[in-house]
Amino acid sequence: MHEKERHRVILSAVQDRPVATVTELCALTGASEATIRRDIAALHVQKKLRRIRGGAEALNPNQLPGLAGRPFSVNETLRIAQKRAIAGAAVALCDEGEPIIINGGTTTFQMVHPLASRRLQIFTNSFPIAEHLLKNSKNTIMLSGGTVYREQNIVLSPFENDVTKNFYARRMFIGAQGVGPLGLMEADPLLIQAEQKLIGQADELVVLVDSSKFENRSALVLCGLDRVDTLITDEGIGDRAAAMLEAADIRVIVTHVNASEIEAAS
Amino acid sequence: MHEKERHRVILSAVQDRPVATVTELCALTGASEATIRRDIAALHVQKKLRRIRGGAEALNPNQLPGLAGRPFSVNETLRIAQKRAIAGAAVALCDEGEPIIINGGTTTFQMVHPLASRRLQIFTNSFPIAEHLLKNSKNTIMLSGGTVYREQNIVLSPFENDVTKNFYARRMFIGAQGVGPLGLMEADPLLIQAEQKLIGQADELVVLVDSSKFENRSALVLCGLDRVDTLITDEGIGDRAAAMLEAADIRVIVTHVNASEIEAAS
DNA sequence: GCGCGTTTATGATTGACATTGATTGATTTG
DNA sequence: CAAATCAATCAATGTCAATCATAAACGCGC
Repeated sequence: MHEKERHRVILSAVQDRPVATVTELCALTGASEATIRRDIAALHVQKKLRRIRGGAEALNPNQLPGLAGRPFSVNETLRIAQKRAIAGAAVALCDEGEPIIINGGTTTFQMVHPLASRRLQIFTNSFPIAEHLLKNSKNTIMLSGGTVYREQNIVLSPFENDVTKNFYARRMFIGAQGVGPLGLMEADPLLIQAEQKLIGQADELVVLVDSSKFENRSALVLCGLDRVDTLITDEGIGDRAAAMLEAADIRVIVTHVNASEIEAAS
Repeated sequence: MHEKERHRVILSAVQDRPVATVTELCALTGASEATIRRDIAALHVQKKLRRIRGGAEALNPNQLPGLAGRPFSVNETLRIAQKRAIAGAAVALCDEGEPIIINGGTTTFQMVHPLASRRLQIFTNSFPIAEHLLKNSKNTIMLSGGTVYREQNIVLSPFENDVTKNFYARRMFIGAQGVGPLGLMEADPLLIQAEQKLIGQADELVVLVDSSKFENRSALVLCGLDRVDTLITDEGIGDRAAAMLEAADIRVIVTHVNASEIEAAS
C-alpha cells in the first residue's frame, strides 16, 4: 500500500471514530507502527488531524461541546442585542395557543427566551430550539424527523413523506443569510433544503434579519420577496433596503435597541 | 480503552446523572480506580466537569427537573446496575457502522454510555437518547418526527407517513414493562403506538428487560414472543421464565452484576 | 535497455518516557 | 471507630523518537 493510500485510510478512520489508535491503524493498513507514526506526524503538520498519545483524533470542529452548550458555532455572540429584540418582536406577533413554525438559525433561536413564558404549538426543525423549549417552557413541541446534522443543528429527512407536510401553521418564522432584490439567500444547501420543506406550510411567512443582512449576498436563493409577508429587522436598515421591501409589499417591523441592552448581551 | 475514549465515556456518564462515582466509572470503562481518578483530575482542570469526593459531577448547574437532568420520572435509580449491564451486553452485539434502532425507555437509555465510544447509525424515537448521543458521541443520529411527549420522553407522529418507514436496521432494541406468555407488555398506550411503528423495521428484535419484569403484567400487549429474537436480562431470571423463553425459541443472554457495581449504582 | 550509485520509503531495534494498576498508608465521612 | 475515599509510590506495560538496515524507486550516463 502506498503512502497516499495509507493517508486516505487513516483520515477516513479518524473521521469515523473519535480516536484511532496506532495499533488499530496498523491492522487497517498492514504497515508497521513506525510508518503509521510517520504518517500521523505528517498529517499532523498538514493539519489534517491531531496527533495524540496512542494514535490520532479528528481535528474538525465536530468536537464534543458542539451542541446546545453553545448552540451554533460561529457568529453566535454577534449582534445578540439586535437579534434578541427582533426575536422578541416576532414572538409578540403570536397569540396564545397558536400553531407556529420556527426554522432553525441563530436569529430564530433567540425566540426561545420570550417563548419561555408562552404556551404555543411549535413545530421546528432545529434540535437546539426543541431542546431548549422542552426544558424551559410548557409549549407543545413538534419536531421534524430525520438525520440530525450537527453542524447546521437541524433535523432533516431526505424523504418527501415526513411529518412536515402534516403541520400547518398560522405563521412561519425564518432567518436568512442575506436579503436582496432576488429574495432570501442562504449559504448552506442543507439549510435551503430544510427551509423549502417548511415554506408553504404556513399562512404568513415572517423573516427575521438584522440590518446587516441587507448587505450580504449568498450563492443560493431560497425564495423571492413576493413570498415574504412580514420582515422584522433593527433600526440599522438603510433607505434603499426599506424601499425595496416596500416595493415588494412587505410589512416591515423595525425594532429598537438601547445601549444598555447591547451591553447586557455581550 | 484509550485516554480520550475514557474521557468521552466519563463525560457521557456525568451528563446523564449529575453525579457519577469512581467505582461506577470503573465498571463502565474497565479501567482501574487510579486511572479514573487521574482522568477525573485531568477533566477537572480542563473544566469539563467538577471533581467531588467519590467521583465527579456535571459542571453546568443542571436544568429544570423534568427532562435530561433526570431523564425519566420514576424508577430511574432502581436496578440501575442491572440495566447498565444489560445495556452493555446489548451494545456489545453491534458492529461498528451498523444501523440500529433504539426505542425509548429507561433500560435502553443506559445504552448511551457504552455507545459513547462507538460509531453507529442510530435511529431512535427518544429525545433524551438523541440529545445525549449528539452531545457525547460521534454516532450518526436519526430521530423520528412528531410531537415530543414530555412524560414518556418520546417523539411520536400521529401519521402513517413518517421517516420511520424509511429506516431499516440490523437490530432493534426495545424495553418492556412486562414479559409473559402473551408476549411483551407495556402500560402506556402511547409507548405501544411508538413501538409498533418501529417494530418490523429491523431484522432482529432484541428485548432488554431486567429479571423483575418477568413478574410484571400490564394491560397492553405489544407483540407476541414469536416476534422476539433475542432477550437480554440479568441473572435473577427464574426457571419458569427461562423455560418460557426457551419454548419460544428466543436466544437469551444473561448478564452478571457484582456487588460493588450494585453498590455504585445506588 | 542496462548497470550503478543515490534517494526514498519502510520495518525493526533500542532506550527513554508516559501511562496504568496495585499496594500502602493517610484522610475524610458518617 | 469503621468504612470509604484519596494520594503517593513503584513495578509493569505501552508508547514514543531516534537510529540503522533493507529494499524499492529513481536518475543518469552509456
